[in-house]
Amino acid sequence: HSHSHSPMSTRRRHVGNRANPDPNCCLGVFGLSLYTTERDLREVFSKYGPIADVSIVYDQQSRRSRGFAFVYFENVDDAKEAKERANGMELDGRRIRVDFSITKRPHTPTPGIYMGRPTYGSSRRRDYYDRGYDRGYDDRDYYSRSYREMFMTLGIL
DNA sequence: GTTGAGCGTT
Repeated sequence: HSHSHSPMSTRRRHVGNRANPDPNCCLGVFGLSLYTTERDLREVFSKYGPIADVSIVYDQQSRRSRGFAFVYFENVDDAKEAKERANGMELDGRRIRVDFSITKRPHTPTPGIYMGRPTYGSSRRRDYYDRGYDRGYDDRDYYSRSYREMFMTLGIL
């Protein structure tokens, strides 16, 4: 058995990939009509359970919808239900695709920054970007590698 | 109200 892939050998925390997203409260909705609003989505998806939030992704310059959105349920079970039932449904003339989101949130750009070396062993440093939201995805890798560049890009450094 | 695959930095 030359290439047995043992589950124990992998360090990486399991996260869903593009093809098989893990069940999760956040649903990605794709293929939307440009005229579908967050209110519309809320109306449709609230049939399956309480919604925490809905956000359509807009193009930065044109301000138009990019045709996809994220719907946050309060319960995973409702999210599962909604994913099953709403996937492939027609909305404003378009067939929409619904899946569990693989990402959680847009990146929160600027916390109060620590200029020092990123020390991920110490749990203190994490409060800057820890507050508030559901992290969960691969935030550790994300931040550890590139946050200095990110801030430079933003002109903070 | 053009186009259509897409996982996001209001």
